[in-house]
Amino acid sequence: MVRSTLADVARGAGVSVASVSRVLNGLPASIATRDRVREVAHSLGYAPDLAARSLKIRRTEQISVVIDDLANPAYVSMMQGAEAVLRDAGYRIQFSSIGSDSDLGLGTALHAVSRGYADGLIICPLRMNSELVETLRHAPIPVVVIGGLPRGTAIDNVVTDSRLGVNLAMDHLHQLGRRRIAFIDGPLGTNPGDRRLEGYRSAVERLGLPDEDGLRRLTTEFSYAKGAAAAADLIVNSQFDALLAANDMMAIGAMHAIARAGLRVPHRVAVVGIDDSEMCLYSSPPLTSVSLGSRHRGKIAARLLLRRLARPDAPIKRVREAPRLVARDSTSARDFTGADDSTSARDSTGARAKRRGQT
Amino acid sequence: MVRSTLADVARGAGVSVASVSRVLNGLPASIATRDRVREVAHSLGYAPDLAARSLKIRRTEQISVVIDDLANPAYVSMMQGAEAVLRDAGYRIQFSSIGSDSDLGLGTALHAVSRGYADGLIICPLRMNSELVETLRHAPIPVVVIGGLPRGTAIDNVVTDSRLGVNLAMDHLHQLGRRRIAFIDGPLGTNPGDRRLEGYRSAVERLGLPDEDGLRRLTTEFSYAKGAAAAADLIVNSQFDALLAANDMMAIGAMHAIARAGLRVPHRVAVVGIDDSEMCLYSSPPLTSVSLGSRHRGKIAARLLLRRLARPDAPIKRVREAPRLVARDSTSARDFTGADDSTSARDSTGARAKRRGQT
DNA sequence: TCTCGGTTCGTAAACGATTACAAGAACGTT
DNA sequence: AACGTTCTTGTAATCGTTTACGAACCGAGA
Repeated sequence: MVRSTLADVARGAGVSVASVSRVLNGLPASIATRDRVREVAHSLGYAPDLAARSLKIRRTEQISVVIDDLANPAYVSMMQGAEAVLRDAGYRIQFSSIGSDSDLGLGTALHAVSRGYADGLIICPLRMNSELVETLRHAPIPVVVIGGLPRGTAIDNVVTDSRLGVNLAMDHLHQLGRRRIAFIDGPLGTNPGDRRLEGYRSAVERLGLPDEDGLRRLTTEFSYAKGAAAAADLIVNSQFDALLAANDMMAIGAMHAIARAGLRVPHRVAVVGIDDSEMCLYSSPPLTSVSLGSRHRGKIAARLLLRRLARPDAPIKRVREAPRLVARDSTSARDFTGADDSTSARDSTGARAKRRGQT
Repeated sequence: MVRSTLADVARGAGVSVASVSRVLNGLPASIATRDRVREVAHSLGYAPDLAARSLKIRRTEQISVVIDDLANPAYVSMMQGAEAVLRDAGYRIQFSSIGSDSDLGLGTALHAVSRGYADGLIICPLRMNSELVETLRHAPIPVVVIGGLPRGTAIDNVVTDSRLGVNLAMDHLHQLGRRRIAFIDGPLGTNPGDRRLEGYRSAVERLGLPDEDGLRRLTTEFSYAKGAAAAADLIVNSQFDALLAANDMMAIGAMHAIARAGLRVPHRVAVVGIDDSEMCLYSSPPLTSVSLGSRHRGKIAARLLLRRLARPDAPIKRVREAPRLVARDSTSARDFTGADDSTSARDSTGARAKRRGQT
């Protein structure tokens, strides 16, 4: 099917292209031409060429959304949130995941953006370095970042307080009587990796918890497998009655490793994840997690972008999304009698199992 | 930062716009102009206006990918697969999820496509009706469908044999000695819903299994919650020693409902899902599932589209992706001693638990 | 009938790139 | 020195819209 143009419609309706354009854009025209043009346009299956339109109106009506990794449900949620808002505002979404091929992906994605196929950009980078900040600052289109930025950077962004989130989790565990709280982090040098470690450190200090290297593990990826491996390692080399992982996938991996080692969750080890993704409901036991409002952050980012598109000189805005602990069975309080020597992860399950009757 | 145009570069380099364009597109030019133009272009931060370029070269270098629902991991996998291939081929991805707001979403998505902002379309519709087929057949750009099409439809597509997939699952359960196999389907009228029910029916007949309405449940959504609710209902009203759900989310919901009812998986009820999404690894027990190669289908779809873009008159092609059973613990054979009256789902767990020692 | 707001419409100039064409430059050959 | 080739370059047309501008038209008031 060959595409017809304004000129075709104009010829068919016996009017000028200007009239056709006006009718199709809802500008005033006589009833007669209006109906005639619409009829012909419809019968010809006319659809405007968006490239030509964009060229003329100086807008693409597209927003570019760049996330790191589609495999991470937190990013998917952000996309969902952003998409809903942007679509309602009449924008299409141009999507890229910059994936693990860090440089290549990011480079092309941003280079491409600066080549002007989008009116705005929403980006949630795993790693935020000064080079990236510069690139974004000089982008020819409005940019909204989901995630932290150096103080004073003139870019709208929406942040969540990962540090606080981690502290909420630690408080929760602490209130449940857990004292030896292990922590599995993702790679340092990434935004979440760094912030979450800071949070853990501050909570350990604030709550007077044991501060041992042996309770901390760094992994190279925020993945199920890395979480499981780190937990397995912790079980062999350390003693802990609770475990916090830097995201839900790692937490669930850790829960499985713990279960495989014959330890029960939450009785013996309470587990908390971060992101409150849907998988928390699906795991067993359901995973307690810190919600960072991914979907909502996606929405807010989209709204910030729309705001800036409408008022390019509006003051720079940073929106905070407060973290929130969502308690589920993986930290349920029942069956835990408090921290003592027998909570060593090396214990056999037998002793703990017997004790269950007491509560 | 204001965008500069070809003319700006031309002025700066003291040459014509044609020369600039040629240099930037790698066409032959003298060393001197080449260097000069590149230098100026770089210092001006020149980037071509893609709208203007598209208008002239009659290509947008964008592919539209339309899926139903980002919340479904199977779709996300498809996107990942497609994205990888398309990006390597130099295309950007314009993404829309048509979501649950069926008509609205689909309508706008497709209408938008026909408005020519993409060179091709990959679509994986949940429901395929004749109206949609017509729309796609008359699309002004090449289309690839992921999913079934009416026989003889002149559209490239990649299909998987859901029916066969269900039969693989049923064979697997049958070989494990399960006889009363319950089935939880998604909504009829959807492609997967219909195909999977057909598969179940044919397997029941082929294997001589009990064919009872009470063993089948239809839900309104392929979701965790619906799966759980349907399973809870089955447990109360029916007796079964195995359960097949139309996708992994439903299967995991069902597993949880089963666990809540005090029945053990797989000992008492073996559970199988469909899609082999990552969550199968994360559930406990890990879920046996039928892989339909979502990611691979995404890749194939992208390749089919690239092929057609290269050769618009190539013969219509339909690629099949074979389903494959991935056995995990939710159907592990140990502990099951065969179907007999005591396998009623109404049994208390006690009897079954005692029996475990025998194997 | 003439004039005067107000509509309605067509002409034509953009928007920023690509590219056919022809002209000019450079060079080798005879 | 004249000619033919090959390279390099600029001019200008073009892609399909949108929209400023002014012409034509219409009915009403004088």
